[in-house]
Amino acid sequence: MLDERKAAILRAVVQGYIETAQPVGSAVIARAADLAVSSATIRNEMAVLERDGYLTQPHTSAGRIPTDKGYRFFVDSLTPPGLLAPAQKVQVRDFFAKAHGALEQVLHDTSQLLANLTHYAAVVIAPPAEGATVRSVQVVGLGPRTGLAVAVLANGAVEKGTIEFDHDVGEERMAAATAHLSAHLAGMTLAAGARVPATGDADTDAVVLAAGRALHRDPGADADHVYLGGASRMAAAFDAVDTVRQILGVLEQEYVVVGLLREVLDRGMSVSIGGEHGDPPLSECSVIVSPYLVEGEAAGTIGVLGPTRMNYPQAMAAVAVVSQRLGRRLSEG
Amino acid sequence: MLDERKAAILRAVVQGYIETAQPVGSAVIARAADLAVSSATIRNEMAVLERDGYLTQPHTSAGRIPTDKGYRFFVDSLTPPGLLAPAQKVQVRDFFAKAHGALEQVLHDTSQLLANLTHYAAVVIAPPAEGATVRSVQVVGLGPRTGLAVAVLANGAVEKGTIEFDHDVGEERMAAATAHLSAHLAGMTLAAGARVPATGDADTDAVVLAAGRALHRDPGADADHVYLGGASRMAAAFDAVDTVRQILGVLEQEYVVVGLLREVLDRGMSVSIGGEHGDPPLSECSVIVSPYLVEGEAAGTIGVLGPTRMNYPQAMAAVAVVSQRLGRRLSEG
DNA sequence: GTTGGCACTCGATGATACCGAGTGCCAACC
DNA sequence: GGTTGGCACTCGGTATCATCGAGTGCCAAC
Repeated sequence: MLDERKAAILRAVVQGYIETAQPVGSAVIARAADLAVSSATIRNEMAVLERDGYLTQPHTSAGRIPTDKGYRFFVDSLTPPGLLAPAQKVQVRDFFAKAHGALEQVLHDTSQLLANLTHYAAVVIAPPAEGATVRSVQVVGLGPRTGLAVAVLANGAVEKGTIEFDHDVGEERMAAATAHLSAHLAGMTLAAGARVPATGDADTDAVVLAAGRALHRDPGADADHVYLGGASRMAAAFDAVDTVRQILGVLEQEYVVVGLLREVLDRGMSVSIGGEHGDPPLSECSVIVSPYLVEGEAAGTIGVLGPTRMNYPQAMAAVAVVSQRLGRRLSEG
Repeated sequence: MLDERKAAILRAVVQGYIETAQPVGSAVIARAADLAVSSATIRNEMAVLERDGYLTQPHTSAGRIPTDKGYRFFVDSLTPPGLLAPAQKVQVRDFFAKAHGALEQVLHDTSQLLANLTHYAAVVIAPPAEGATVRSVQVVGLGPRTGLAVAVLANGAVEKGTIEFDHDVGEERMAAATAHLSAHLAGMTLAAGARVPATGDADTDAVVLAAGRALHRDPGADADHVYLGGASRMAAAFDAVDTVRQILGVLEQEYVVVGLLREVLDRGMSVSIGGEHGDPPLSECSVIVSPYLVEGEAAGTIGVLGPTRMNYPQAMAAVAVVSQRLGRRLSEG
């Protein structure tokens, strides 16, 4: 464990580096931090912090920058979750006051909001369809052998899936299937679609079955809906153009992002720093995640992805507030 | 007009610059192009091309690079639309053979396909909802005073909009509104939603009216659905990190992209080079657009956005092929 | 344990020279 | 007159070198 003075110095280095993106020297700390000690003492302490793996030097005779371990200590020592600037609080409040529209729209806009608040990339993962009960199901014919199954869930989500038939199906069959599905699925989850009893009419049953399959995704399948906002912010955070390219490439693959957030949460973390998550191209990035609760249950996840030297207190506050308000907004229907 | 030799030299410079991203000198052209002339002659011609605004020099004693006007000539002289590599043809064919699923999914995946084919950013704009007839409408209650109107269109699109009521509305009213809307909207466009006759029951009419409003967007409003694929490709095309940031920032604002494509098409162009379109941050980019036809009518637009020194023949071929196959795919329903 | 002092390191900055790709021009040539 | 080899010239890129200064590590003194 670090004694109080080392901790203060470490915090000062992290804070300084977050602000300036420049290595922090002992003199700056002696001046800024209100430890009444000289720069020489700071130097001695910093040498120890480096030996213990909290700090590193880009080269001899430069200041120190935090290692992942240093950031980790910094983040863990932030017990009060940090506060949002008043203007930002207002921004969040206004946003959720006006956040009407379908689930999709709300989640999309939320990702933008979070990106704007933090100036980093933001991710919002929709609540899984399994959790919500069905309010309405419908089978609609499109072409002679194709149809569309549409379900509206209680949380405002609209799930859809195409159906292909091997022979023509008339409107009456679709209507029959719609009625049958409505009767048996309303109030249940989509997973019940596979267990709808037979009607007795083989053609109708085929439609019902196909619709059930089209709407239901396996819980394991990563068909989660993901909303990514502010990816371009990553370009501002790094100055090596191919770092930017790599990160953006990763962000474009939704399943990687989803996997990343899920993995971080599985480890019970809310902040993952640099190499703590596995992805090599993201080793210069940190992730802040939080589940949001809808009616008391963890529904989806929101997160922020930024450079390791991101402004943790501010970003953590933003994530906390937005996840809380989003959960509340989705709970009230 | 340019004489044949100047044209050949100009084409060679464009081609060389596209391949190497380096200024092209007279010696390279004398060697590569099969004009049986010396580099001195090429130099003389290039001086004229520069005076006429087709070429420019980054600095004295460097080779020439094309101006926008030079690219324009190059593109206009490509009368045969260019061919896709066989492997890519197969890729497109396979893609559309497997492209099932709802409209949304198809369009999203198409943008990815186009980005992969060209290695640039790709945009797909969905057919406007006004054009398609309604196959099914439904009003679903979510909370005590909120509901969701969902319409399935003949082209496979699903339009949705939230409804807010100022007092509680029971399930029966929703059902009545659904039945009424279904009866009067099926086979019509969503615009007809505003002209559905009254039922006689005031509460039901309120729901009907609200649903109509929720589903119908004004043709002028830029509520078009946009799918953007491969934005990270832009990071590979430029080496100035803040150019990348600016371009990505623009791409994130959907309405700018939509406006850009629309403007280009309005001018009757299919290729817009550098400064030809108005956006200053995109002055180092070119855009290739093409409408796609569904049942003979222009429905939506697809496009590719790349650096001005993009591979025009290849990208134009990709856009042409994909727009054609996408139109065909959407026509067959 | 702390501190001022000091030698040392090493990246950043700037000046200088050099190289070479490429040009423009010109006189000669067909 | 168009074409060409020759040649002086330009100028960005690269390498070399010296300098500067921020910052360190260490040590002797407090």
